[in-house]
Amino acid sequence: MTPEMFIAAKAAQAIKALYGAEVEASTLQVSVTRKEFEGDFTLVVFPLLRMSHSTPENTGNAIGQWLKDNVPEISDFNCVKGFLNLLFSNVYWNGLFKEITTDPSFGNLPSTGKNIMVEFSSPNTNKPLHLGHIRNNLLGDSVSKLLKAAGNNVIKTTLVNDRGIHICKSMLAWQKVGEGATPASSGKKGDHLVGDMYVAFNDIYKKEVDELIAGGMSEDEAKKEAPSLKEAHLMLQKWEAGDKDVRDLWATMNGWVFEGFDQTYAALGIDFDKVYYEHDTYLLGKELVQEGLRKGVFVTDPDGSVWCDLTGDGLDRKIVQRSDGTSVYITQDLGTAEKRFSENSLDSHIYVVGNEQDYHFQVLKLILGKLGFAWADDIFHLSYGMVELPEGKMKSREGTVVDADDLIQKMYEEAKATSEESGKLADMTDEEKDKLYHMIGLGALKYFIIKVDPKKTMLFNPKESIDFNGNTGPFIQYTHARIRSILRKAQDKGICLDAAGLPEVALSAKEIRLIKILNTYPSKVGEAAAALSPAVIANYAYDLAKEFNQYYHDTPILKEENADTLMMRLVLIDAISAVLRKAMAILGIELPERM
RNA sequence: GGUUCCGUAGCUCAGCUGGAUAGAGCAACAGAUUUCUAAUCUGUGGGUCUAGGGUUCGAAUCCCUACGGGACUACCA
Repeated sequence: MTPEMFIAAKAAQAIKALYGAEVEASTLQVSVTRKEFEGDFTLVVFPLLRMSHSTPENTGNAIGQWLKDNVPEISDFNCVKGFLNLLFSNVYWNGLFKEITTDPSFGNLPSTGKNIMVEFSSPNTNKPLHLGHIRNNLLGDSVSKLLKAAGNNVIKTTLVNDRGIHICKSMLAWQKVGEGATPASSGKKGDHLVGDMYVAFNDIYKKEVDELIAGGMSEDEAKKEAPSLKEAHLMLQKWEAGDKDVRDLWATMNGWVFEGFDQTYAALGIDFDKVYYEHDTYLLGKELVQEGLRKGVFVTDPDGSVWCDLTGDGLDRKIVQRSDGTSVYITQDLGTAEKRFSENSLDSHIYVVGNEQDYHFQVLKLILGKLGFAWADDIFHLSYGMVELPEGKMKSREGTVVDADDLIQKMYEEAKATSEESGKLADMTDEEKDKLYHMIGLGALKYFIIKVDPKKTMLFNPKESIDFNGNTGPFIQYTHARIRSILRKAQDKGICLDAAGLPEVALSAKEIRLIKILNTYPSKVGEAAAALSPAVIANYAYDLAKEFNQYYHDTPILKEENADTLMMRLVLIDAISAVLRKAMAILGIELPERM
């Protein structure tokens, strides 16, 4: 039971004893006392005035007095305006401290038994990953970990967009201007090589369009008539017909891309439980179109195209099948969702996709509901904001796209430079250093992105490197390294941590604050999971680390002469380091032993 | 036209299931190392929480309107 719940329950008893009124404890408002006031927890008394028929001060004082007299854990109180501040006794804090430090599964929420699928990343195979994808990947990965910590079974998945006209464009350009280059021959990472081919196609295409316009054609017509585009369409038809040469090239070039992606995923520390490929799923959903027609959910237009009328829901008409009988993007999404729910007995399915697709998911959910699937309510679009540069959106045409591999490398270099400057790691092997720089650089990058509320558009300034001071990943990593250093020294002195055997000791105000913050960790996990917001965990970890650093600054730990107090402090900081590790693990950030 | 998200310090962001005097970091300035890691800590300055109305004992938080910014509304994916 949390202290808040404890107080609420006791306060309900007080109200019954004093005013004869029955109050549901869960309706009482109890919060941590603001630090300007004296107290541990605060009961808001305003809502109770209709029972006491008295002033806020009198009501607060009466309840406070009753609690002090009848609840041994509550040692004192004061009432400011309508806020009843309650102080817990040292015995109480010792008890809570022991509960936290002796529970090996502290922070892991009880199992919900629910199966949740999280789809994220879902890359195109014609472009290397950039900063926007990094936000997607980090969010998806950390939300998965968060939901797991909150007691769910999580299946991480991705849908690789590996077919379609855009892939044919890259293939065509490779045939025309690629000169047989392979990742091995060119020394380029596969995804970058194919990305270059996609850019090359657009150059060719643009040149052709310009020439056609110069020859007197209208722009719209020129865009349709450019020979390279026609060739790409022809190639797509061949692909769909299963033409061996086209399929072979497609498989080869996709192989290069996947190899490149795998490297980036590995560098980010991200993996998936199930990978779906669009070439396997793009035909799904056609039966659902027929089913929708039978049920009268969809209608056929004179030209044969199939639509769903959503005007009654305040939206537009949505096409679900083209007049030539082929399916559109949403059709396969309908089919894929149906397949996933029926195959995995899912309780919930979360799509981590940028907010430019808000409309799409609104439509998807509506249509699934209209088709009669009860689980339509169990799909969630975790819609995140764009990552913008100071001058606005990233534009490949203007060369402002921040490449994922470059950025990861840059962060590594920054971490290396900062570490070398400090000169603390002279005795480490090169291998250890390399691992550490990667940990710090990646920690800075991940934290920078995850600490922002997912739904907000966020800004990244490539000219200013991501900070290592203040509210950052390395700050928390550094805090952890400091704690571990003390614990190592304690161990060298032959001290064994013994949380269970710790007798009652006097706790300082700072120590009580730290225990309070530690104690809120499980509820933060629950809160963050409910909101699908790892940012909540990031900010929690920062608060805890900051509080520790203040404590560290003015409280000597190893110099403490009283053996019990020394032990209490070691157990306390050990618990802090453990919670920091758990919290940061949810964000996919590792914490070093030293740095 | 419709749908939807956002607007808090010079900058980047917390706080938003209503509670006390709206918080951090960065940047600026002033300090703290014979001491467990200075990637740290302490202090100073910095605010019409876009605006206006409403609900309430109480609103940055909830509701309405306006303004400003973004995204979507393709027989693209």
